[in-house]
Amino acid sequence: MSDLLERLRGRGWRLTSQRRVVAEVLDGEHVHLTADEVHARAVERLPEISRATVYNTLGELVCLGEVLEVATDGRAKRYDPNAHRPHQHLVCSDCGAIRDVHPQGDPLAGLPHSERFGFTVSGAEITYRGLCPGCTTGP
Amino acid sequence: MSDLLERLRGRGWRLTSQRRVVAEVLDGEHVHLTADEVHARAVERLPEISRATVYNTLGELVCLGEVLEVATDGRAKRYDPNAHRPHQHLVCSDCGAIRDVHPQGDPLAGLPHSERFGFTVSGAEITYRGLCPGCTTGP
DNA sequence: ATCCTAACTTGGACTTTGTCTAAGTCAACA
DNA sequence: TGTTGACTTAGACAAAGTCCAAGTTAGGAT
Repeated sequence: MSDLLERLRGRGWRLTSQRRVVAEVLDGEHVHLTADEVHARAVERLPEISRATVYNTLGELVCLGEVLEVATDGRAKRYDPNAHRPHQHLVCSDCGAIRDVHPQGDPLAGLPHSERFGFTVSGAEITYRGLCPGCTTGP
Repeated sequence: MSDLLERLRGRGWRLTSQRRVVAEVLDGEHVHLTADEVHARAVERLPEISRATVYNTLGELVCLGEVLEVATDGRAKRYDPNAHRPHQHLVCSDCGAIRDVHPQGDPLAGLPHSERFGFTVSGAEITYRGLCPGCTTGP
């Protein structure tokens, strides 16, 4: 993702240490962190970084399409750095763990015109739910 | 949904005026209300009902499978009284309006075994996104 | 009909998640 | 190496939801 910083500079971004650190944190993690988790990891590298800056930077990355915002429950949003390869999510109903998955076929194919009610449908998000291997055998 | 109250009594619920009012509000609305919207409508019929009771009752209805909790964005959860007929949601990216839709086929069919990572997958929620007729022509 | 009691409700304090603002700082260009 | 507007900061604020101790009540027992 180090070319992420290049792409951002190409779009006129000022390349601050704070933005660099947020990008590094997202790059290093293959799980989907909440904003507070991103902040906690960012603070380890840049102790004075503020929550507001982390929120701002994440919001900007989402607007630019570099990061996906995932809201699988009513809790904190999670940020998914793997925005360039289309994928869906598999969530453990018990512990909340999230995996990226790649289903076959076009998810829009299942929605006939008669079920679109005049909407211009542009995409679909699928959240598969189940129990992860660790939660299958017991509570 | 008046038999909802019967079902609940069959499960040992105390039938209070507050619970009755919350059930009536959900019954009367075919849109998906937030907890605060449910509270606002409940107050019209029972002015002293508290927010805590509305949250409690909605949570209990969700646990019993009588109502679905829908979290389409990072904002407030919405409550869907149409829990007994399986369906998915079509959300307007602009104004947030939600419609129930009924896609064809089994949503789990698109997820091959190799993409399940040992999870016991039990269901899938699909959120179709697009612009509703009112938002298609401009903001 | 009345009593009793566990279950329910209440208001308010509290938590979590996120947004906003005014003042200070600094990256990048000239 | 100056300048300047974009960026960052701390903290106040807001929205959504949870928790708790104290008060109330539905519904079975009497």
